[in-house]
Amino acid sequence: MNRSNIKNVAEIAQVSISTVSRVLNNSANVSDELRSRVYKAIEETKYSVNPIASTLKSARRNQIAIVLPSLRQTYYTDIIKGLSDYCYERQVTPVILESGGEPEKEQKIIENLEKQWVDGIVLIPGKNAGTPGYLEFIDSLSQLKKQDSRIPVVLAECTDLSSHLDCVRVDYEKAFYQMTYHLLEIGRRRVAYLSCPESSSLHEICREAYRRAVRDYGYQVDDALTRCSEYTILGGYQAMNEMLADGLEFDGLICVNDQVASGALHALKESGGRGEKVAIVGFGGVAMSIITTPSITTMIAPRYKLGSEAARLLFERINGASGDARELILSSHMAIRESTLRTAFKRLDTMFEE
Amino acid sequence: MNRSNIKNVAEIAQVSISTVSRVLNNSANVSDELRSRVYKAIEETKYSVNPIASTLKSARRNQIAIVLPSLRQTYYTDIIKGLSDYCYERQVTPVILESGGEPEKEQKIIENLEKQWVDGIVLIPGKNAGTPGYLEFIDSLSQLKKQDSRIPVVLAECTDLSSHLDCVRVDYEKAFYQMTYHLLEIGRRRVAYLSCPESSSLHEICREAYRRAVRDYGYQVDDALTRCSEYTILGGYQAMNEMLADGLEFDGLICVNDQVASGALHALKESGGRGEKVAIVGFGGVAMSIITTPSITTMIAPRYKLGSEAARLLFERINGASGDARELILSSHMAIRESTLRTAFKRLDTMFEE
DNA sequence: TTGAAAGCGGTACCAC
DNA sequence: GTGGTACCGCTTTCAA
Repeated sequence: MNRSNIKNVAEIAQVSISTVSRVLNNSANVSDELRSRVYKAIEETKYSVNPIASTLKSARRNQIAIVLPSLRQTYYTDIIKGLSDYCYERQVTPVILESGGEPEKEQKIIENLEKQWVDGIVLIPGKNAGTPGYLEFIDSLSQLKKQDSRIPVVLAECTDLSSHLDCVRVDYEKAFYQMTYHLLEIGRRRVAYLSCPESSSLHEICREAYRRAVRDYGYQVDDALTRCSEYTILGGYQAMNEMLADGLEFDGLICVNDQVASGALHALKESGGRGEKVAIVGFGGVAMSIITTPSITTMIAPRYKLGSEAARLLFERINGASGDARELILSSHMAIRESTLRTAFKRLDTMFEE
Repeated sequence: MNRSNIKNVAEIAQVSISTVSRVLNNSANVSDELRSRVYKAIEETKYSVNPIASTLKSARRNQIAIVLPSLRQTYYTDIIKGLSDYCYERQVTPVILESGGEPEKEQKIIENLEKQWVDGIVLIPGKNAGTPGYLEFIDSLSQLKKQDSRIPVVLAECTDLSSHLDCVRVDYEKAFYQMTYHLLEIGRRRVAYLSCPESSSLHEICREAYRRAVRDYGYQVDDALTRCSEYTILGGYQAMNEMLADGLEFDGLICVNDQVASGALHALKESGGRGEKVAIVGFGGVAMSIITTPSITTMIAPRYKLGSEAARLLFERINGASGDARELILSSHMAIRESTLRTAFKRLDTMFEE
């Protein structure tokens, strides 16, 4: 790899390095004569600026990191799309790091990132968000931020209970309230709730909304009907099997996400026809929830926007914005499908409106 | 952001910059005395090397790019996992770029990447891989490589018909032969084939294998039973609806991937019970194919390995390996599920063995 | 074993 | 308008 450099170009164009630099940066003060000579030389040598050298002075890497549990969920990849698009428009490279949802790995990744001098980090925390240890970790991020010696961090899909970092999330309270309410509205009396791991901060938030809806509707909350699960298909499947083994009775089910909902549905179907007796609502709005049988009613989360807004907040910090941590809460909306309607198939292509 | 630099550390440790650099790079020739002073100063100033500055000289970015159609398919994200893991172990940052499968966008991305001075590129081409224009493009990549002025490129999930670039792919010939053969073995006589867009090089390769299997089994190939589709659920759904509208008769179906298979299955079910009459085989082995009803028999592709091998080949090139383009062909294996078995449900957790 | 100093490829300030 | 040059932070000769 023998790249030409600015000196090269300058020699060929018979101008100074400064002039080449000016041309490259579209500075006004260059005569047409020299400008065209420079362009010619650039062409000739197939020159392109060395991005490493040009950012050396500014100490900006023009690179941010996105730390998230897994790339294997379209819920996340949609967030990434929003983030990436925002970045590309601003000539910033987003680098994706998978944490597996493990807090230790997350921490390692972030420590490493500091050594990488990335300009900023968007963190989508994994399953332990919400534990005391985690809060401490988050806190350390924010404290260091205040010391003005570390990298700006924005949280996505998570509440920063210590409120030191900017965060962007869905209005879970409203979503889970509506999900529950919808089931009650269609006549279900015993709504169960498949939640995420207890250690996640979402667990409490969503459960509270669920309970509130049940009570508002005039029913008693039965805590036996809440069960925790991993965020995956398999998690939902296993948790539902446990619920069935425990002999729980319920005719409605809300799930922490669509994967869990699909897994649970599968378990219900296996158990002999109960899949049709339990009305299910998922959360997220990923494509998979459309092709299950029955298709699953879900709350469509503004995934793309979650990503772009997270990026926006981060860029503001990177560009020096100070001030209190902000919390951005976005709404989701319900797509009613077969799992809560006992009607015929809906055409698949009309269901992709999201 | 006020980071300390090597000069800082040197002053505090009362040594020269060179010495600090030696310590940082674990050079042997430093006395314990100075070494510990340096460590102490590093600690004190929370110093970490500026990765931009340190690579300026070598012109290595320690960054490669992965260009792929979309992040929204776990098939691809699994490949990425293999790639990323390989990269991280070697302190190289993989950057992911989504092309949307559009050749123009791919080309733009790659041109841009050259300006970014990434060390290498893994390209998973989109739908037009295989067209003459595309071959020209690929060729330009490889020719320039020869001129020793461009970036090494490795193709994944694609055959380089001009054989100038390294590539890694599944043994599609074998896979699609087996898929077809499996259906014939279980007694199906008219096997249809839902292929990818015609412009992709896979189209021909897989179709040929399909035809060969049909002929080997002693049946006639009916070209009316081949239909092209986008790689998505919706694509499979629409293509199947067309096939049904055209009044085609078939009792078996192989699909270019699991998404297409799920979409097609959905369309068959909508059309009134035919879902149970047509035996379906997908390709890929993504989780979704397990939770459809029926679950879909599929070829499990070595996605992770595809990624890590692509990375391996690329790194070899980056490190100066010369020689002819290599083609690495990996095997896949079949997971037989309900769609080609007319038996009871299989337990979901036993199906995650992949 | 150590330090001085010349780059790496740019940017940006300063003089002309 | 233009060119000279002192950085940016680090690596790597080369002498001492």
